[in-house]
Amino acid sequence: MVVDGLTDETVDRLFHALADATRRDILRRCVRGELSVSRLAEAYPMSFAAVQKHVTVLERAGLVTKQRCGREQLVRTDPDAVDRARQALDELETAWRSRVDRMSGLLADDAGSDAGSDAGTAAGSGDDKEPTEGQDR
Amino acid sequence: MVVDGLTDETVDRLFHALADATRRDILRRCVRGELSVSRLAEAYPMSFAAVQKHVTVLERAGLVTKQRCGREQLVRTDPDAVDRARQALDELETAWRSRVDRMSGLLADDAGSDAGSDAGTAAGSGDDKEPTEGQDR
DNA sequence: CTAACGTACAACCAAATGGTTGTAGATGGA
DNA sequence: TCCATCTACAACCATTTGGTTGTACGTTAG
Repeated sequence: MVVDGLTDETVDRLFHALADATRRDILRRCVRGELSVSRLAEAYPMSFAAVQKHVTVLERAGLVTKQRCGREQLVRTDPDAVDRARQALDELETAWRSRVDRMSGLLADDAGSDAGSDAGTAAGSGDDKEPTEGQDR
Repeated sequence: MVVDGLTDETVDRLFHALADATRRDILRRCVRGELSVSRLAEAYPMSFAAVQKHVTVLERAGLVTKQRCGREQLVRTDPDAVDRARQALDELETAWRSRVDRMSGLLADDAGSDAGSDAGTAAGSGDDKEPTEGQDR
């Protein structure tokens, strides 16, 4: 399932980090990268440590970076990270688009070229399920 | 923070559902909507009940729908759902783009003045910060 | 009718999450 | 120097998650 260099784990961390309103809000705030963690923490009804943990989650997902500045740690959102998330969505869409295309190819059964030669695929007809990437029982 | 009719909870569920490799795989498989839950379950190294739970998570996130067909329950991915996820990402990006724009507006305005003073604008004058709307969880 | 299949759901468990408090190490300012 | 601030991290707790098994129920095939 690795397509764009985005491993499953990477995508897991990405979406998991995005699946929390507080963290999304942190992302919105930190584009200009001038907020320290404690400054950030003032904005939320939770402890400093809690916000620190959220930042860590975002950091491990590659969504923000921290830059030491004196005794402060400035948090900055990485704009490319959102593109990576978008990439993951595109990958999903592409994956099933290809499935649909394969399907309509069978349905159309067009006179064109070697369409008939994939009889092997057609013979399987109902069976488009590969044995699940490696998973076995 | 509700912009496109996408509430925080909706986005939470969306991204949370996407933050699992098994669930993403289910999404890829179910575009054609011809797989029953048990058929699906055969593909994964886990129990039927576990897969059922994954499908439920996807369903509550609006990523798939189930359609009863005899004694089977056919699972179908909703292609629009991915657009909704994309929308959420766009919303994020737009949010901070507007921040950056506001910023460059300031810069353009008075090129000579201290760029550092607006640190106070961002954090200090913080009507900008709602105390984290929603706080679901 | 009966047996097999597909589903739903409850109860249970280990591990991860999201939060808390407390402690300790750097850093900067008086 | 001393003190306040910012950060890091550990320990702890309640809840959620992701998995299991078991049971019950509707539907289809024989």
